[in-house]
Amino acid sequence: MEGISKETLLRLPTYLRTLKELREEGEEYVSSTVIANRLNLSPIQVRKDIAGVSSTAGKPKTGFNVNELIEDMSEFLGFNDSSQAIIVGVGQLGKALMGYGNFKNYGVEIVAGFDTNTEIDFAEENGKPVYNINKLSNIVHRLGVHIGIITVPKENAQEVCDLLIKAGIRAIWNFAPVNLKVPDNIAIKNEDMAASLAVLSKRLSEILKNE
Amino acid sequence: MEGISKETLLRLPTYLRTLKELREEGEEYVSSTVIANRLNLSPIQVRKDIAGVSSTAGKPKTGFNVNELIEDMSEFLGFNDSSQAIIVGVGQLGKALMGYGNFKNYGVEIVAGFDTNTEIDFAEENGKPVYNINKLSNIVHRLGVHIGIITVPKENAQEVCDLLIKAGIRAIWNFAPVNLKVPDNIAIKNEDMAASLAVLSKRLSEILKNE
DNA sequence: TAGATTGTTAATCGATTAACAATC
DNA sequence: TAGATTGTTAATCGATTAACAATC
Repeated sequence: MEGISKETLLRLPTYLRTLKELREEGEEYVSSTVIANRLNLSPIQVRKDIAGVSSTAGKPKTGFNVNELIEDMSEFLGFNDSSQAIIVGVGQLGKALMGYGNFKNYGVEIVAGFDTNTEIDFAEENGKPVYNINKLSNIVHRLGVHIGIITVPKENAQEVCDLLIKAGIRAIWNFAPVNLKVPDNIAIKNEDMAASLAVLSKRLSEILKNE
Repeated sequence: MEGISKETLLRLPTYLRTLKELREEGEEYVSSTVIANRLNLSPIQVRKDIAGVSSTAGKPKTGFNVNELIEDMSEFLGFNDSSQAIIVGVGQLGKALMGYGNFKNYGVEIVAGFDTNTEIDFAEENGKPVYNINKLSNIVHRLGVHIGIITVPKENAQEVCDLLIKAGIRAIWNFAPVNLKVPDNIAIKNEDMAASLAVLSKRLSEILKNE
């Protein structure tokens, strides 16, 4: 199995989604053209992307087995074996993420929240425990959690980030609008709303210009 | 002014953020190397990206004027003239976005929310009005809003999307995990949590493998 | 069999990086 | 002046697309 490109990796989850839709619709086999049409991509690109992750070949004339493809992609993306995550910052966004049912489809389960503002040592949100931040290290170690989600104000984000790493977290998903510094052996993904809005607002201004 | 690349566009907001940090720290001039170091990029790339959007040249030996660069980038990204947005789906995520103070830095202001679940015709959330969805078309027209944000369950997302377009919305920011179909003259940006998690989880598994 | 669709190699396109002259 | 830093042209790298043989 070859290494796949960064771009391919970003497309895989949308393939997975489309394949699940197709299965829902009762399709057992699907051609690259059908997938491509749903996603505004080219069939060639879809085939090449699939080739990078699938264990079995597609059949000429029939296409790809939907179930097998779903299985292969989920496996490749690590969405099969669910990993636990904790979240720091139980404000509005934190609560929203704790209640977001879709993460289980992506192999992630938020098992606890942490916050400074809890005078009490323990609260509950969306059926999940919320602890005082001073319990962080303790609980992360005990549960062996690898993923930490940051939803604190940007002023505290770096500090929380350092804390998470010290507690043993290896992957950080950051929703605060700052560029966090982490060592090379820590995975970091910034959920960058500004970047999304830049793309959207640029496209919008082009559209408005052409009318 | 040349057209800039898609990749450059995605980097611009992080430059802007870094420049604002630098201004905060009292810097009047900055070199491409300093910016590059903060963002783990190469100075050459930073210079090329800047060249695509800035109106004035940098000075050899001194670097770029921080304020001018901030101005040029904000202008280029359309973050200066604030555009109004409405949001459909005032659940946990919708509420979180309505209360998110940072959007004003990106030239976006959420002016109203819509939901089906309001038996009453009018409510309030984070100091902003929340109307019944049947008021959508009316209010979008009246305010001349161009941007619509979708935070409804995925089952209703396409339906809401169609509704927004019919009401005159030209740019859609979609948080529901579905691939929405829109005509060519509508800007769409899917905020794809699954793609982010794919990247993060892949990096994590590499890290865990190497130890 | 004929036709549709796959998988792969080669060609093209676009973005990054290297090299270097210009200049404050 | 010497040294640091810019801006740009050319070289490299990586990803997409085109072409086409293989095959069900």
